[in-house]
Amino acid sequence: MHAKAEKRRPTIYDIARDAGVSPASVSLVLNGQWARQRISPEMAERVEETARRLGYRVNRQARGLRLSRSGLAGMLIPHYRNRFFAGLAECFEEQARSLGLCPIVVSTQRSEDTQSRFVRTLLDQRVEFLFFAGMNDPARLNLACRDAETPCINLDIPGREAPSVVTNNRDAARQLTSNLIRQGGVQADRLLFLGGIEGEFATEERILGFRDATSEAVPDNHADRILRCGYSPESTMTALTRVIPSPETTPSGVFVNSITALEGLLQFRSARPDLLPLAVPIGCFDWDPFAAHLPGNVTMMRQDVDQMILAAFQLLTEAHIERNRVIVVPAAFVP
Amino acid sequence: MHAKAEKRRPTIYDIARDAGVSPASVSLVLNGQWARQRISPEMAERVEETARRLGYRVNRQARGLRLSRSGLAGMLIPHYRNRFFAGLAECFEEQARSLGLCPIVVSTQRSEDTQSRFVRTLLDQRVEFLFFAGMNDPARLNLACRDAETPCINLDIPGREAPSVVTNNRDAARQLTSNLIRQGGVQADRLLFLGGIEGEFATEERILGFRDATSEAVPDNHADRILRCGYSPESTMTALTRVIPSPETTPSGVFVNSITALEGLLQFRSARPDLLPLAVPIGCFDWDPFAAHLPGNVTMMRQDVDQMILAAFQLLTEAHIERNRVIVVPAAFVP
DNA sequence: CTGAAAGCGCTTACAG
DNA sequence: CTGAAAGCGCTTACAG
Repeated sequence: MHAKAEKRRPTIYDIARDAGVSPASVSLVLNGQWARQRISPEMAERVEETARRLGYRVNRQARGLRLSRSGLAGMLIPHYRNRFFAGLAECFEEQARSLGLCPIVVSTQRSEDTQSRFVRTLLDQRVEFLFFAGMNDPARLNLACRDAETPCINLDIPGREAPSVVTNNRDAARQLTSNLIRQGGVQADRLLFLGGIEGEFATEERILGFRDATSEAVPDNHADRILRCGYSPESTMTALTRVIPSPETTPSGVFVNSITALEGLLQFRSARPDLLPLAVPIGCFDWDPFAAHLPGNVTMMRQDVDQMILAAFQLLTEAHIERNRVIVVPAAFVP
Repeated sequence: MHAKAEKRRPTIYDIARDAGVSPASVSLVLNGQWARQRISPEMAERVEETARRLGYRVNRQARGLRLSRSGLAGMLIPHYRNRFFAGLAECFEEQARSLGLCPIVVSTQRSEDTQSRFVRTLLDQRVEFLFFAGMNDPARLNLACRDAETPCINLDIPGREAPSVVTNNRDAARQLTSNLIRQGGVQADRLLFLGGIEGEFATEERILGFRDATSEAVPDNHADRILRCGYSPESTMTALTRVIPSPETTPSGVFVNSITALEGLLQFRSARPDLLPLAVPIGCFDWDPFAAHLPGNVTMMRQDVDQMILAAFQLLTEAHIERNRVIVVPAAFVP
């Protein structure tokens, strides 16, 4: 019969009245501050008991307003659909949780608009810090954080305006490429580089590493084919159709810049096994558990998400970080 | 020389002073309420301009406290490492965003402790509603929400204490199994069901569908082998080693209950192609873009994450939902 | 050892 | 058309 739908949740005032003490004391007790030369153990116990009985839960908005501290930690990623970003998200959540913070991960689907809207929203929520993973041009976001006096770190793609944590793209790409060359019979000047975006940090670094390896094997090599055909399977498929029109143009090995590009490559290979036989070795700068079971010869480079997140949290604790500090984390070769 | 590190962010009081109006008017203007028979357009413009100039950003904690409305929408999922949960997370974010809410997705790694801690934290943040996706026993979480008068919906696994959205597991499993049987030469009584957990909703439903199909094909079939060996590749590997010791025990087809179990199956197949040849057809109740490119004969059942999320948001808008209302969304067969 | 009071930044019913 | 005031729920320096 208590038709009152609006039964307010209990506050410290309710506890105070019920336990016969002041709201201030309730606050102290509930925050475990009572031992600090205040409040008798009996009263503390009474307050605790009353809080339990009433089912009290702190209002974090009120606490956050008072302390100007939200207990929220944010990270932006492009999406969750590959193991790299999924791994970053999960490690981030674990670390944030271990610091007593509530993690907020949001995917932006690479939309600039969504990116800046979320950054503003999260800053308005007074998040304690923000990580930007895989954001193509993080400078604007970094500056928004500086305005709000909120620390931020870039992951995977560095920015001038905040410290960054990246993978050793160039070295790892060279290693992956060398392995492609080493696989008997591969001619370094007939290798193909596939995927990524012109001017994008990781793509360009990896192309440097790719060329390090090819020009080491074939000093006067100028015949390498670089296809920055983006990240979607479809565009990869299209690019391959254009660049491998006949068996004479079949590459001796393919460096694939992302797992999505690998998807496109596989589609092409299924459709045209005559142009891209199973024997052609593939080196993928990304990792996926299924790729290991694919037919043919696939090796992978796996980025170390744990170390990257750890390094980012580490950076956060340092008192004065130079804005353009960059930490490089090595990736692992997966045969 | 403005060494003052503590340069407070501007508030509506700063704007009020600067624009020569009252804080109340500033609030009205900034919330677009001014047209509502109040405040002159000139003043509104002046306030807007001042806010821009000062770089004003609302403090959402204060607003949330005042309105007891956080603008936050939460979802719990076990992890991000497969396309199903990744897809749910992304659809959820998109829908929440389109409603002007800030999505908070957290992964719990199937830890009960993490689950309840997060639910409490999010309720303490006064999230507007909560989705529980893939939580094995959501009843406790649902009750916590009811206590806090916060709406919630279960996804993928239903619960008695809140409305739910699930896949047509039984029908879809029957369809997937029938297809396995149809693939020339498969004997229904030598099929194997692999993965999942005893007593878990989706697993048991799918087993029912699996048996629907096998007993239809072989009416007096009692020889089916059901292996609820969990979700990890390792445990799947172990189970297979035990149940397929010799070529005579090779199944005529395998129903795989999750993408992680498929991973384990592939490991086994790589290690022992004599016991599990490529020819044995596989039906996987989960979807992954790479699985389509695996060698052998793999079909998949893809859950419709968009429809599931849409249905869940739809449920939220209904005034009086019965607690145990369940919406069933069909999955799509991927040949 | 404990309480009264101020204040975090916002919104809205109310009075003018 | 506009402002003064109360209040959301909490914390903490201060006075006793």
